[in-house]
Amino acid sequence: MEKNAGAPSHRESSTVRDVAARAGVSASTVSRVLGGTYPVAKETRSRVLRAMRELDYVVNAHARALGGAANKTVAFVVDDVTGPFYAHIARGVEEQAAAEGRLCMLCTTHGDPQRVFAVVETMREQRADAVIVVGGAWDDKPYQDRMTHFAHALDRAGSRLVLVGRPPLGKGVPATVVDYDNEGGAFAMTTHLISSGRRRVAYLGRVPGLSTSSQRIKGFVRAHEMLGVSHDEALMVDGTFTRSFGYQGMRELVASGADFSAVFAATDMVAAGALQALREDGVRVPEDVAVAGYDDIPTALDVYPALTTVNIPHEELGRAAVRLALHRDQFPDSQHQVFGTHVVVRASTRRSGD
Amino acid sequence: MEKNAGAPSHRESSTVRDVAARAGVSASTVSRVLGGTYPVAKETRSRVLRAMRELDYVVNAHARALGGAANKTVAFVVDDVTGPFYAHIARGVEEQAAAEGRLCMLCTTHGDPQRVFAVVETMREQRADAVIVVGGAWDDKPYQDRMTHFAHALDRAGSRLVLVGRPPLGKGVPATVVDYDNEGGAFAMTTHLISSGRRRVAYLGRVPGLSTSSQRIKGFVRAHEMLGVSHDEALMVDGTFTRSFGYQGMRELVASGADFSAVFAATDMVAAGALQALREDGVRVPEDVAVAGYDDIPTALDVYPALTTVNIPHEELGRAAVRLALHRDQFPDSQHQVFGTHVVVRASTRRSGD
DNA sequence: GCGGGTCCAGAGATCGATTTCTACACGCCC
DNA sequence: GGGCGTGTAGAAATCGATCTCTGGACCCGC
Repeated sequence: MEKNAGAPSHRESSTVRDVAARAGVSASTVSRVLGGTYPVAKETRSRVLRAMRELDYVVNAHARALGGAANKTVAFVVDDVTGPFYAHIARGVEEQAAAEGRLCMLCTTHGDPQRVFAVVETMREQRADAVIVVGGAWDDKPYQDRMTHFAHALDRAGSRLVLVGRPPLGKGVPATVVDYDNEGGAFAMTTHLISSGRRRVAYLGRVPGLSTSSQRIKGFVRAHEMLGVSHDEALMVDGTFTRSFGYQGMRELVASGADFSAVFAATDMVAAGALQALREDGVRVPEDVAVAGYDDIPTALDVYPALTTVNIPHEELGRAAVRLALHRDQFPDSQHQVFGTHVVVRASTRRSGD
Repeated sequence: MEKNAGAPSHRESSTVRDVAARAGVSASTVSRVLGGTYPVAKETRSRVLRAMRELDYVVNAHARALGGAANKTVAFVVDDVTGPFYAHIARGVEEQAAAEGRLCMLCTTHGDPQRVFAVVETMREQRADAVIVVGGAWDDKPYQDRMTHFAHALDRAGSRLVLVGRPPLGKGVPATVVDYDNEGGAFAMTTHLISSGRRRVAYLGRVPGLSTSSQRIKGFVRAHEMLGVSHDEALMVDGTFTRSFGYQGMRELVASGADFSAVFAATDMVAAGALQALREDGVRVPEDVAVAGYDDIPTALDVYPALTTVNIPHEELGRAAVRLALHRDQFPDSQHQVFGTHVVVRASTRRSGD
C-alpha cells in the first residue's frame, strides 16, 4: 500500500506530506507556499492552497521552531494574575506581544521564590524570545546570584531576561530592566501628606527584604528628613501587600492607641482594607485620618472616600518590557528604563477647605 | 576536526549530543537519564548528570514535543486580563494547569470575535492540550458554526475545546462546557430586590446578542413574572460591561426622570460606576435606591456602600475547565458542568430595619 | 564450556517543517 | 542547433530529543 496516498488517519492532524500528496507535489513545495518567500507557479500554489483548505491543515509550530526559526513566544512571570497591579502590566505585555506577532505564556509563582526559578527554567526549555519577571525582588544574595545566572543562560540562548519593577542585577548582566520611580513616588506622597499638616504618618505594610517595599520606605523616610519631621518607628507596621492585612493591621494600630493623623498604605489593596477598618472603628477619613495608597489601581476610585494614591504607568511598563527586549539591538542604551510616577490626589487626603 | 568534540558554540545552547560527548556516552543514554524510565548504570547516570550541570543544559521543549510526546500546554483565551472576572478564572486555570504539569498560554481578544478565531487557530498550531475560551458568546450563527468547526478540528488533533461561561454548541460537538447558573443567579437577585419591596427595578447594561447578558435578563424577567410584578421596558438600559458605562448610563437614567427604586447592574463593574453616579446626584444608597451587581469581584467589598451581588465561583470554574478537559476520558459524562451561584447580601440593598 | 538470561548502551529511524542542493524544462541568442 | 540562463520543483539533509532495534558484556547453571 502506498504510504500517505489516501486520506490522513482519523485521529491525527495532517502534515505537509499529506497536503503535498493531495496536491500532487512535494513537501518542499508546500513549505514554499507556506513561507511565501520562494517562487511557486501560480497554478501549483492554488492547488496547494486548496489541498490545505480541504484537509484543514495547520502548521506544527514545534516542527517549525525546531528548524531554527525563532519560537515567537514571550513569557510572563508574576506572583498572581488576580492582583490588578500585575493584571494591568500583563495587559501591556500581552498587547505588545500580540503587536509583535508573539504569543504570551503566563506563569504564576504565588510569591514563592523557588517557583520563580522553576518557571524560568521551563521558559528556557520553551526557548521563549524573552522572559519577563514582574514584581519585587528579594534582597538575599543567593536569589540574586541565581537570577544573574539565568540572565546569562538566557542570553547565551539568544533570549532575554526582563525585570519589571525590580532593581537591576548589576553591571554587565545581560538583562533588560523596566522600572518606575518607586522611591520618588513614595517621597512625593509622603511630602503631600506631611505638607497638608499631617505630621504623624503611619506606614502600613512594610515587607522586610522585598525591594519594592524598601524603596517605598526609603522615599517615605527621605521626605520626613527633608521636611524636618521625625518619623516614629512605632508607626511602621510590618505586613503583606494584601487587603486582609490592611484591615487587620489597621485595626490593631487603632486598638494600640497609637497617635497618627495619616496612613500611607504600601499598596491600594492595603489601603482598601485599612479604609474598611477605619470605617468600622468610627474613624472618619479624611477628617480624622488621611489615607493614601500606592499603585492607582481602578479600585482606588471605588473605595470610599476615593483614594489618593501614586500612579504607576502599568501598561506602559508591560509594553516597554516587550519592546525593549525584542529590539534590544536597536536600543542598546535604553536597557534600563525608568518610568515616572505621580501623586493622584482624591478625597481620602483632602482637607475640608480644599 | 571532530564534530562536537570541543566546547559547545558560544551563542548556542547545548544539546543532548554536547552532553553525550562530554560524558563520553551516546545521545540515547543522555535521553534515558533525562526520561528516567529506562535503566542506566548508576555511575553512567551521575557522569551524565554532571555533564548536564556543567553545560547548564536544558532540554528543547520543541524537539521533545515533536517526537510525539504531548506538548503539555493549556491555552487560555479571554477578552481582557484586566477584568477581575477573567483574572480570577485565569488564576484557577493557571493553578490547575500547574498542578497538572502544564504550561499556560494567555491570549486576549479585546471582545473582537475575529480575534478569537485567529487565536484559536494559533493554538492549533501550538498543539495545545486544551483551548479554554472564557466569556459570553455571540448569538449569531456563523460565529457558532466556526466555533463548532474548531471543536472538531481540535478533537481530531487530540486536543479539546473548553467553553467557560458560555452555552454549549450543540449535541455531538466535542467540547467541554463549564458554566455557572447565570439565569438562576439573576432570578434570585431580582427576587431579593423585589421581595424587599422594590417593585420598580432598572436593569443597567443589557448587551444585545451576548449570551451572558441574555441569560441574566431571562432570570430578571422570570422573577418579575413569578412574583406577578410587571417590568418596565423603559427601565432596561443597553450598554457594555464597563465601569464607565455604569456611570454614564446611571446618570442618564436619573436625568431622564425615570421612576425606579432599585438598580440591577449587569456586572459589579457597572454597579461601581452606577454607585458613583448616584452619589454625585445625591441619591442615597440603599435608602432611596437599592443597587445590586453580578460577579462578586473583590471590589464589591470596597465600593460604598458594600455591594450586594451574585457570587460566581470563578476559580473553581477555571480549575474545573482544566481538569475536565485533560481527564475527559475519566469524566465522559460530566463534560457539561454547571456550577451554582448565590446572592451575597451587603449594605447596598439593605433595608434600614435589617 | 556453552547456551540462556539480564543489564546496559550505541546506532539509526522518527517526528514535521525548512532549506540547501540538485535537476529538469523551456526559451533565447549566437 | 548547441550552449546557457531562468523559472520551477523534487530529493535529501537538518533541527533536537525519543524510541526501537540491535548487540556486547557479564553472570548463572547445567
